[in-house]
Amino acid sequence: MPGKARTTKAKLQSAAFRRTRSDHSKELAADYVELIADIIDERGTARGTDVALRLGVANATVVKMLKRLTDMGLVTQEPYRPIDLTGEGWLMAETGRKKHQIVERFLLALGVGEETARIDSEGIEHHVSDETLKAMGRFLARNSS
Amino acid sequence: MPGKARTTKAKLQSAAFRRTRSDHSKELAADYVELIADIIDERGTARGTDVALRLGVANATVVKMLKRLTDMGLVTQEPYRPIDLTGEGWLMAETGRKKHQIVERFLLALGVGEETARIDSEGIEHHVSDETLKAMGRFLARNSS
DNA sequence: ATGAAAGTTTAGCCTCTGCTAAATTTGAAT
DNA sequence: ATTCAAATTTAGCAGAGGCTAAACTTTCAT
Ligand SMILES: [Mn+2]
Ligand SMILES: [Mn+2]
Ligand SMILES: [Mn+2]
Ligand SMILES: [Mn+2]
Repeated sequence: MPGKARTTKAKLQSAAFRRTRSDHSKELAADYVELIADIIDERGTARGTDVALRLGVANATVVKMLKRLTDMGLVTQEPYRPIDLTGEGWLMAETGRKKHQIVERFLLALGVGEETARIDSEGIEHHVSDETLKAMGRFLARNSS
Repeated sequence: MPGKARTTKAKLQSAAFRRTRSDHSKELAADYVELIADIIDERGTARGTDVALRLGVANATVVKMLKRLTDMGLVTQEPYRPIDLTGEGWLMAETGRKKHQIVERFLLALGVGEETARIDSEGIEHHVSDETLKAMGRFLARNSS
């Protein structure tokens, strides 16, 4: 392969890896706000303990992350009080929920079992571009009972 | 929701998040090994610079990671020399390539454009369970020209 | 054969995301 | 009102995965 083509290939490939790293840097915030929104809708308020239990991490980990989310303008909280989302947080949660739902329902429609669809969609959702999400939506429209 | 059901829900959900975290901890090794195999097949030998250029990271980052991969028994190298894979490394690369190919071809068959399929598959591949991979394979068998 | 370019390594720094153990605050039952 | 359990926070630690700058080795052209 000549030198020019080699460079082009490297550029194309590195773009994909960069996108994946970028997806990962946004992933945790998305999962936290979506989870907090779910807990608030289910139980009225969200406590740190609920979040830790559902994520499968330690309380202290949640405390530290909530601080970061507060700095990002997604979460509000007073010391020793339950957590709430900002307007921006609710927006992000709603976007995340819609995307997550499409990915999970798509896997189900593809013939995957419920547990697997639930588990796989939790990771896949963060790497699905708008274009792919639309393709999944079309598939659902064609193949939904 | 009664207390028992609440605990059950937390267990189910935390299992999904744990799986995603576990997927991420294996992801980088898989990408490195697959990439090194590709470069060796294309160019005869793989140098650190090639890897860094295609991943879009600094040389020093690659050096450090190669040390870890060597400790994991996936890579062999002598100082200032090109990189090679161990038998285990080649096996992992082959498994990864097959999976990656199925995911990328699946996205194409779903109607996604080439560039998007290339980019999205780079992240999605690591979160696809065997069951989902099989479902994608069935879809390809049904919908391939 | 030697000097410059290309590639590799080291050193030192950073952030993110996890953990445990100990301290603190809140809330509820007695 | 007191006490005690649950929840929260703080403090301190660790490893993964990035970076730049400087030092070192190899390769290649003259
Ligand atoms: Mn997720
Ligand atoms: Mn791959
Ligand atoms: Mn990948
Ligand atoms: Mn991922």
